[in-house]
Amino acid sequence: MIFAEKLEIVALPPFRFDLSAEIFANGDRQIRAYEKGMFRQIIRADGKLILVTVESAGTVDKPKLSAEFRSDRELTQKDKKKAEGAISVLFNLNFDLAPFYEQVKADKIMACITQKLRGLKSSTTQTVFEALIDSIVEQQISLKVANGIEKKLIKKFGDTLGVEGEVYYAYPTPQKLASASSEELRQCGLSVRKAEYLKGVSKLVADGKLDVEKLKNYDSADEIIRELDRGRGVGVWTAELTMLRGMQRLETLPADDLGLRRTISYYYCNGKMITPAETRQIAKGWGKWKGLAAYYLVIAEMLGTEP
DNA sequence: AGCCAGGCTCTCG
DNA sequence: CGAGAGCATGGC
Repeated sequence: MIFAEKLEIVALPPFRFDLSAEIFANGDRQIRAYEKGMFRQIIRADGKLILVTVESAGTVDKPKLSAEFRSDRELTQKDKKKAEGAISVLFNLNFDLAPFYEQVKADKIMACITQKLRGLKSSTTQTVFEALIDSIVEQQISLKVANGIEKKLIKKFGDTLGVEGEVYYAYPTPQKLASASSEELRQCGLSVRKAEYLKGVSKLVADGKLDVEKLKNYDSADEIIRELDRGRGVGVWTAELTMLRGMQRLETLPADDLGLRRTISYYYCNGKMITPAETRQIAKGWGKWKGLAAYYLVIAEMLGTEP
């Protein structure tokens, strides 16, 4: 028996749902997909798994989002509120892009790119934990390889919900990853060492010794990095990526990131590889939205936008 | 074939 | 301390 509910979702314009959702999806229909204008993934609300489907009938300036919830358990009013809030977090729906666009006006390159991608919002994982684990997985290896490993992890350790003949996976809980054997983790394609990192961090979180979700409320970025750094296998780069993708901390600039430096070089320096210091210099004009600006650049490159 | 890929830790001098 | 090795796996 499947319980279904439908409701309208408010989004602060401008918001380009199609592009934002397509980028956030990972192409796996059982995990996080964007197909035929519909975004779909499992979210958790008080232990209940809910399959969420989001679509937009509106425009960039008048987005009209609606969501459908499906679960194998009846959803209370509270569950629905929680799910609604989760969607808002996923897509950064209440985030106001206007001040960012205003800030980068003086930067010709960024002004041009923000115009082309107007309404694009960077997405956030439902939990900080998810962003943290993914960031560890992505250390040093190509994104393609990392993506494959992440999918294997989710399918091996994630809880499932069956809806209309299809099985969907939720992101694994800290408890599940903490109790995974290193052998199982290795089977997902992780190195011996990274498997240890994942287990160690998951155990810290599962045991309540490191409340990563709470870090969202911290004011100081340095303090967040210090806290995350307590986990073995977590350095500045990993912490910064976690902040960007899991905490909506869009001021974060991962200046050491190889891929990002390449992208900035492409748009700002004719492809001549820049140093982290030069990266910070160029990012000065992006104000409080350095990470968001970097995101725009990466997406622009992905879409084949010329410098 | 071999080297590198959106890092991090450990070891050694 | 700073430098260097080692890591899994896919793509070039």
